Amino acid sequence: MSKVRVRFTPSPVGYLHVSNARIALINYLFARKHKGELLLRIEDCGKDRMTDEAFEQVTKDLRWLKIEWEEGPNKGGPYGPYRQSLRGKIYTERLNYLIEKKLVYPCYATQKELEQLYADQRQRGEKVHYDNRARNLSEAEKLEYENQGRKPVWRFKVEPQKIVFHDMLLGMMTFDTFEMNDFVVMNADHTPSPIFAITVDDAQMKISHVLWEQNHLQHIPAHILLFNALGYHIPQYGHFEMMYGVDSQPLYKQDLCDIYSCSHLRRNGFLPESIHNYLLLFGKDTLSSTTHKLDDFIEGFTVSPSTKTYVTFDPEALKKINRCCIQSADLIRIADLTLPYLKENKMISSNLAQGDYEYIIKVIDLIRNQVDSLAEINDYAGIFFFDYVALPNALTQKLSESLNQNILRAIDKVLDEEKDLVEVNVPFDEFCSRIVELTQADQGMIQSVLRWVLTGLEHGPELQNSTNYCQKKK
RNA sequence: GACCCCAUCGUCUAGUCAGGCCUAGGACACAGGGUUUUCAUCCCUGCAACAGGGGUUCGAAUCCCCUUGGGGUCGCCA
Repeated sequence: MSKVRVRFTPSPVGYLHVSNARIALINYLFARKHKGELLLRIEDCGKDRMTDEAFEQVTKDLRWLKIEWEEGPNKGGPYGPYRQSLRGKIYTERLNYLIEKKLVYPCYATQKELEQLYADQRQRGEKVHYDNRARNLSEAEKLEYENQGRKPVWRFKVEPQKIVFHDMLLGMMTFDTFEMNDFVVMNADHTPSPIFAITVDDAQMKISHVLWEQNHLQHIPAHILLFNALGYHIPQYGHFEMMYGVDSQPLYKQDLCDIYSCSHLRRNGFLPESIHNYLLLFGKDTLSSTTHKLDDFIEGFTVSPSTKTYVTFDPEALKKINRCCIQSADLIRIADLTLPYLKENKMISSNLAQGDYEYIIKVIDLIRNQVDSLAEINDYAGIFFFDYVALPNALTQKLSESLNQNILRAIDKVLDEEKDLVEVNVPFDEFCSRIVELTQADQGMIQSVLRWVLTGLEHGPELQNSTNYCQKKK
């Protein structure tokens, strides 16, 4: 087998959602497994150009996911540039080759004329398709159109034939070009059609395997016709399941929805290894029982056959994995990643003394068993950094119930009796037993009441260790 | 509309290509129990599914057909 070279092609919009991340991970692991190369290519041959900002965003997300690539924009490589918008010359040159070989022809039909055609076809219930009307224009007709000032698109002549290829997931695939129309390779504004650009790039960049989502599947016959016409080797294809959101819509169609985006997940305190484990193991028995490092996936990575068309992103499952990852990760790392959240919420100042840092680590160690994400640490951290807490209405109401009132009175009484000792710590369990004596109430109930009063929260970390901060009364 | 694809516990899924190892496995959620003098975490147990209808076969979640439901593709879009 020739050298494995795969590519990841982020969209010009610039943010990575989990579906993109999955494809990027797959390509990365495939490259590593086969000692090959991964390259990054920006597909912005259309009207959307990728801004520097968007590019920064994508590379930031990829690096966060620990995905490294050998060639790409800002990195270079032997087959650049790696941005389609900068490769105009190459496409023109390849187009001229096709023109010489008479494999393409100019079509002068206007948008309006074609829309009419498609509308009629739709009305008759036919497949909407270009009718190859310009295939046999005479030189005189072409000249006349030119004189009218019309700019042509260039279309590829599709001859009737069967196209057969082997897909790494789907197996043998057979297409009949009878179903296809003469597709556009070069637009009137002289930008290449995506199919043409991708084919030329994949060939010229010596891509050996194309691993992407199934929404590209129907275009493969056109790609193969072009590879053949241009005299290139056809790469191996692997079409993965598309990833859907919880609303049963494919993620790649949800431009506006960023709850699936990697940067959103990062900002909300998800760890990259959670994303890895989720995206690479969902549905597997091993998911959430153990957490792997990205490198652990390399050796066992295989592209195995699958006839599924979609998988669904499950935010709840990801949360659960993130919880496991936070609990098993190195404490110092978790603390460092959590500091920005605490700073943002003014729980700590930007300049930390060494003692503060040690205190914070203890606090985070206490809390991290409770949370699904680093951002959630905030929800429990307040009491450790603020002097007073607000009591929500719901809790005030609960406290007003008679049993809880009894407990509160008992707490007050014990506190009064121990007034002198309050500044020194009354041992927590002794404190509790005395209230049990006074109220005959359930231990759990007492601790719940204490928690409410002390923290203003219904749930929280282990209370005993939190009670060094027991000076507050309601 | 035409063409193609898919359908498993409440949810996400394994198993389908190579029919028997499936009285259908896992995770989340839910319920019960246990540990922790505590809510929770953690551990154990339980609940719960092959979309419907026909075939083929000794045997079907698995192969074939129909119905229903979902999705993809069909532009000078990307």
